[in-house]
Amino acid sequence: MNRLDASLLADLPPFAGMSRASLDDMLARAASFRHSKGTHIFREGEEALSFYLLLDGYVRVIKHTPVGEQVIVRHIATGELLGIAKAMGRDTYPANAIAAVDCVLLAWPSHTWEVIVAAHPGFATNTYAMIGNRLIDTQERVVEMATERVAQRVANAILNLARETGRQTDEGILIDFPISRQDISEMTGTTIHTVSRLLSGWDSKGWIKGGRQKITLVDGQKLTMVASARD
Amino acid sequence: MNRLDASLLADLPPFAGMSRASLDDMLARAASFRHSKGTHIFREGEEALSFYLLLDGYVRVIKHTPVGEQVIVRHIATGELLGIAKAMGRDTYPANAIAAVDCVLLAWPSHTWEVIVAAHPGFATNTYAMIGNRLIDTQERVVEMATERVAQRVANAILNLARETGRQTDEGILIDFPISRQDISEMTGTTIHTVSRLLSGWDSKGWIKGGRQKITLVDGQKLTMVASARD
DNA sequence: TCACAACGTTGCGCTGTCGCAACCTGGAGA
DNA sequence: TCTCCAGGTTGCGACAGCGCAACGTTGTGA
Repeated sequence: MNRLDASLLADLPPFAGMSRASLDDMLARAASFRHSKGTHIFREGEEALSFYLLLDGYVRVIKHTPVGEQVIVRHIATGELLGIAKAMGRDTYPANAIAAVDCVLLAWPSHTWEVIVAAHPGFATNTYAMIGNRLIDTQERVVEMATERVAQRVANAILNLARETGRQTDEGILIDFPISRQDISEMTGTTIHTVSRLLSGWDSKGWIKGGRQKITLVDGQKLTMVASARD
Repeated sequence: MNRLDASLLADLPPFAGMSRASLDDMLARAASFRHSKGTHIFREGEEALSFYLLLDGYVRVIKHTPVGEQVIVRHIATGELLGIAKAMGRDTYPANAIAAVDCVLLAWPSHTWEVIVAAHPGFATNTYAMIGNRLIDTQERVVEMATERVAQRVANAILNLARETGRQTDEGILIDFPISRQDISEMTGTTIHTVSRLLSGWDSKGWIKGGRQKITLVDGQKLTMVASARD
């Protein structure tokens, strides 16, 4: 029932190196869904019935602490996989996934994971490599949290977002989805207030351009200096 | 040339569910090594020529920051794999591995990874599941670093070490390898001084028993309370 | 168009943690 | 046995960042 063409997938990293026939087969097994902004795609602890490819939009992966705080563990950009619990030998999702904007997803039933992996070894390899990369990213983030101060972490978060999802505008590189001060604080382990103070400061220096749920990176050089400042 | 028997591997998680013949085959492909305390097993950025199984001992995985600080990313206990860069689609090691005590390791050449995975799908599945678990652990650690204070993180670190590697003694659960205050500080993103202050405090309350490169958990209950204290 | 709610800003006092410095202490090697 | 030194302890002053509180601003839905 899909009106989707295999060429849609061909250029995405998870499907790199796969034959047209393979892509067609994978597409035939998938169903597409829409999730409107703010809705849960899956929840932590829930049985992992599907794994997903984000065809369009932006997704936040969030974990909650026992006392109710929340931390943004990662962002998923267009073309990435999410919810691949089966690939990690789990049958529940380890975190929550929330659409940061209206999203379009492809979903495969988790119970087809073994079949798909067997039929498409290239896809399996790509997926495992992606999990490895996420592990390394996350370890890097632990190092960052352990050794850097708040200003550096916030600067890094903005630089990463701009690099991964930035869209060039006439003012600079705009982070291409709604992102609040609170989101930044939940990514960097600080408070809204401190983020606000930092961004105001950088804004008045002309290094960034703030706005309601909007950040434009104007002077990446300067921010990079903040991010790597020894003190 | 190995005097090692397949029964050595049979009970280890990475080899769970594998046939005796498979274990023999894997063992035949491996070489065993010793690393004395404090020596590098591999270094960050180095070409990943081998992947390892830790047969005996204890290994620290460490990352360095550009300014020379170091962070202990994880501990590897007896029976776990390490250096499996190939499983993550990499050909260099992403971190340093250092023997925390004298260690015995099995090593497989990385270029045999594909052959081994093809021949022993159970091993592959176990390995990918382990990487998934490490990813989830590491994400949990990011959440911890983002939301908890130093005392809670240090308490958690000690509880985890005691659980994973503790040996029951008449005083309590002894962490079974040399661990300094500095090590704890590098695990929790704080300073030696703060760790020392905390441990002294808990020692004088009788919750733990400190010593030179030695920590014994006496009252896990109390430490758990510290770890989860809202404030 | 208006009102409300979500988002953002800013001031101020407090404190957890750091950084430095000085000083113990126990074990290994000469 | 003595010496040396890595590891550990403790006091004190400094300050980054938090928590609270009050207020401004922007967009959305009735």
